[in-house]
Amino acid sequence: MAGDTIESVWIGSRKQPLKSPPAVIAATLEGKRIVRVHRAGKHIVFDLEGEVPPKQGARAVRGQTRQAASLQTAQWIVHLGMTGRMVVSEPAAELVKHTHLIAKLASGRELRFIDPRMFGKLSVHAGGFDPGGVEPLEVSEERFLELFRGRKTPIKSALLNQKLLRGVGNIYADESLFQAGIRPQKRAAAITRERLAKLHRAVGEVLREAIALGGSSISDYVDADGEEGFFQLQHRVYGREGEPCPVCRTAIRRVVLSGRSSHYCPKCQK
DNA sequence: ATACCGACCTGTCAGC
DNA sequence: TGCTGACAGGTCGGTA
Repeated sequence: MAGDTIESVWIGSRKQPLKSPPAVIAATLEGKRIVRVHRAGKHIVFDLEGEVPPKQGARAVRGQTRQAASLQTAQWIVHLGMTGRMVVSEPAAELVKHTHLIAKLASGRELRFIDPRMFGKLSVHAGGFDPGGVEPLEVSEERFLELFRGRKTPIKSALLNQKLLRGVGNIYADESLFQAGIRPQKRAAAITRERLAKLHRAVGEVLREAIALGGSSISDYVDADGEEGFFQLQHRVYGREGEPCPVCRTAIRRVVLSGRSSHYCPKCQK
């Protein structure tokens, strides 16, 4: 995407996936060059740059000298929610149901946002978007330990709290806790430093392995090229209730914790 | 401040 | 075949 320019934007009639008004999103994206696409937690971030339009707002202030061709920057933030997909398509590609936004690019390609359940979110920012929390792949062990200090909440809930650690979702929380040998229900504050240090390493290992395999395609997930991931084949506990633990063959259990299914091995995880 | 719980949506699948 | 209910990669706001 980097280097391509958004020429025009079509937005569907459903408003649910939008955090910013559709007209604002369209106006912010159109004519902008995509400088960089990166990720912050679960958010996809498009750094945009464009010329300041010649006529801004309803009225130009009389007598004010306009800056010559200054650059305007903005950020487009995309959160895929549960079933969101951002895919690069040829214009001729079939228009699938639940397509909510199409951005036509100067290269002739299209960037499409598809989301059946509409839990995804699109927004635009002038810049300085703050996703909150720390990156699990960058945080030091010391800072990681601090995140959970004194928290009485179950460790699973703390892992899912995006204000603490950003980017860990239900699958990766369960898989990391299995790898670290910690029960999801265990109170965060009651976990030893050594065990939390192990969790720190486990989160990193699980995420790196998942990323290397292209993510977990359970029903909807595909990457920007429409390719499915394969990490779902490596899930040790997630979605495996009743199946034998890969380590000790004990049946995997499922409990509901703060509204989310949590899977664990009752023997390996204490 | 903190912690559950329903709400937000559509789709799929198991069970009857 | 078709109905119903449970469940699904997430987050938010209300209530206790």
